[in-house]
Amino acid sequence: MRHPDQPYHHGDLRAALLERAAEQLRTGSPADLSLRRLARDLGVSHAAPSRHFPDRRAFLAALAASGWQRLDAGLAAADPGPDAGLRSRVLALGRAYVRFATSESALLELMSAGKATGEATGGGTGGAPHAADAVSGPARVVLDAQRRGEVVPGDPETLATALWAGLHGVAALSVSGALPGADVDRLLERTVDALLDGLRPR
Amino acid sequence: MRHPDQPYHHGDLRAALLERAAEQLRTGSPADLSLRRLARDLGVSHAAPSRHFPDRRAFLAALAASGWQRLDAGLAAADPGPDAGLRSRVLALGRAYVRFATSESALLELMSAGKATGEATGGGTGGAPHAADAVSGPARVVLDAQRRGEVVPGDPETLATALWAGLHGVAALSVSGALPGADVDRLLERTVDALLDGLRPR
DNA sequence: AGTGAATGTAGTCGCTGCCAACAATGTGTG
DNA sequence: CACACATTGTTGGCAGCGACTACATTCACT
Repeated sequence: MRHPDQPYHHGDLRAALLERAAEQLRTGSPADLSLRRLARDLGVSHAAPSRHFPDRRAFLAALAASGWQRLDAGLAAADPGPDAGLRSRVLALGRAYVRFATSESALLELMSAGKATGEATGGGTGGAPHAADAVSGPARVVLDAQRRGEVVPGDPETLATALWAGLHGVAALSVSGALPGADVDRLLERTVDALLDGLRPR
Repeated sequence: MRHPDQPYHHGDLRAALLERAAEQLRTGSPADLSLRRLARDLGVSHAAPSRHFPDRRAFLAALAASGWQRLDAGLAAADPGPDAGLRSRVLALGRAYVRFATSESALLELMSAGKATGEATGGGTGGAPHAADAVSGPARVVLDAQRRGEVVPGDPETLATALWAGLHGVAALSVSGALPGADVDRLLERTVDALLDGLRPR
């Protein structure tokens, strides 16, 4: 059943499975992912994936974790740094998040669902990366801005989470497709304006 | 194979399936839902559900639609009306949303995922209820507040969506369980404060 | 009374995730 | 260098699932 010119061991099947799955998520929902199909695509037997992931849930969790890592990296790369204006800095984060959400909507769905449905965090040191890491972007921004007096005092973590909530909401809405495209950026701008300056007149 | 004292026709199998499924979503993820299992639980053959839903996706879509209806109703019921202060009105909406999100997290996951993964909206009149309906809550609030000059002028729909994005973000984060419970309400308050008064000092 | 639409049943197919038994390869120790 | 053992992959089998087909029962309307 095996191709003779293929080495018996794949090399890094675990990474290959995650990569291929992330690829397929760009054209399908998480429910359509099949371990057997992935194994077939990679030229490996249907039971091979079980050597790297105890079950399907664990595989999806690992996939979600890699998604959080990529989102975190994307946000960090988009951050123009403390010298940019507060508004443009927050906007940059928001645009990076929206870009991720629209280009990897199924992956984001998986990442969010993982949190919602339990996903035994299993204690111990060095847990998997998750939402908390992504909030580090807004956290940096809030801390810098508070230091300059550009943001009201108060627990920076809570304020950063509030900021994150706003950006997350825009990203989530942008995925729905209900917004006519170019309006997404307008919505992002208005949301950031509301978060920074408030909906009430000044 | 049939129980003789059971009537051949169920009466309203479609509604029963949706109800039972919503029940099971309170203790499991959407992926765990099985049409065959639901049919078994309702004492009906495994193919009966297909008379009411062409396939599993359609069933989940109907389930999500019923979720949007319930969320919309919950928000409308929680609205204290235009005479309450703006802040307390928005807070009431937010608390209702968070309550729904935490008590029906799997259903909300399904509702959000449905939007993300396409869910052929199939045009035509009177489409299924969805996110747009839920935004009607914030829309009313923004309109009333603008009329009183308590909210800056501007396209009310966009402002309402910005407000909704903030509330949605808090609800999404509250589901993750990363927040220590009582902190959820604190986060909601801070987020509403940010949305209304802004993070910048006044 | 009779006919066709709705609704439910039984059986089958291919696919899936999971499990157990076995095979090939890598690694470290005598 | 040989040999034991952990790691990684293979084959085969099982039960559950969604989808399809053919058939049965009941309902609604004429």
